[in-house]
Amino acid sequence: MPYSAGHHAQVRKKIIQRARQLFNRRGFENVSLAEIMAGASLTHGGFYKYFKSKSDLYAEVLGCFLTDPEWKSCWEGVHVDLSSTDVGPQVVRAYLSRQHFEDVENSCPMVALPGDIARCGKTAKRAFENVLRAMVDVLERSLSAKDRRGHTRARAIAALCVGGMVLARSMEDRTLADELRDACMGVALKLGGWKSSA
Amino acid sequence: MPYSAGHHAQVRKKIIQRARQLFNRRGFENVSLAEIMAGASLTHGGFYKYFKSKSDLYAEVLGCFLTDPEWKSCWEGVHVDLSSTDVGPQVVRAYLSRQHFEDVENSCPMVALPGDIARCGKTAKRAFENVLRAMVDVLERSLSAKDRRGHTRARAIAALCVGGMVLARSMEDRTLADELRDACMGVALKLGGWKSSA
DNA sequence: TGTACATCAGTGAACGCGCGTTCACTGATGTAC
DNA sequence: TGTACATCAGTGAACGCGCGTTCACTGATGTAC
Repeated sequence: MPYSAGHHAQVRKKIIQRARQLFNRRGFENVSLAEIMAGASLTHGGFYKYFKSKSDLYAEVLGCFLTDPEWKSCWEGVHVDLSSTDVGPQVVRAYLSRQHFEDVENSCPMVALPGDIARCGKTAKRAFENVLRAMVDVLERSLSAKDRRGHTRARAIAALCVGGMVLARSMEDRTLADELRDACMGVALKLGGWKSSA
Repeated sequence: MPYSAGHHAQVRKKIIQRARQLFNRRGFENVSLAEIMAGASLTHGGFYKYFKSKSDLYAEVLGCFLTDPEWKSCWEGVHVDLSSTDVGPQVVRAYLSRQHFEDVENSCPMVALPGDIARCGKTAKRAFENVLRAMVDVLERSLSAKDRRGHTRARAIAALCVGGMVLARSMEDRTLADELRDACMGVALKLGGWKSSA
């Protein structure tokens, strides 16, 4: 049994990590296996020792976002303390932060790859459903209104985060992009009751 | 001067129209020139009589959305009367409608192709800035508060529309997708002061 | 009205490139003795 | 400790396909006379 037990898993993880960055930045089609493998210091031929196909890798990249606890690195720069009592406003601020705006490679794929996801198979979509449900849950727990209205609000706040970032990323004018993020952040915090003035 | 004067322009428009549908549905890379030209009952070779390159066509497709008055056909199914006094709620309802959700081909590209746009050149981004500014203006004009707060709110409402649709399209569970649209619509209308209860 | 002609829209074969995938092979690693 | 070996990670040439782009050619159309 040559090569240590964890070697395969370790390299596999490295490939996924690099793939996620590249996919986030350029989408599925514009990234070659050679580039991905180079990120793990390997050549393209070895790819099939780890994955069945490129699509297979893609599904895995999408699926493991946020669901795998190991993958909190995605949110690394985005200091959210999930044990804190006011996670809600923290999530909103982090999601709509300048950092998340700029760090495309480690971005939430809902912002970086929504087109790809919508066109994707069931597996990827279901993974995203789970991610979204988790995000909405976290938001809802921080709301004062615990009724049906809270549920609706939490969903709207999530949409505000995603929509604000999607729009900001699509603008050429940087100032407008910043103002958009600010506007969405303000309204989202207000909606959550985490900020007094609009 | 064989072929009538309008012939070239007419065919060109037909190509753009078909391209927009296909790009919306499958993104840039997954659509071939042959398919696009087939939509205009032509073969692939003739393409270069109309456009310099595939990217060129793409830029044109993105750029002409909503800005060209001819292109209101994009919103055809989405009856919005721009002369009406309460355009705001109409836009919100139309944008987050089941119809817009289902009609991917004639969808707003901000929802169908946000990744592509973010990765695109200045031209496309600037075109989108204009579209967004127009949308925000329309929304703002329908708001009661005409101050700075109105500006912020109008932007948030736009983000709520886009974000709600992006999320809905990424869900596998149809019921959840519908509830998301509903939630965003409700909150957006409330934000605009176009609906009394949340 | 009819005929010759010039123009240019449209055709489809051919080219070239990139890239996903395959495969025979190399060589590094840990094990057995 | 050292040597032979089995395993399998990794290599890189080769294949095949799709597709963007080019190009020489066809043929439909309107004009001139």
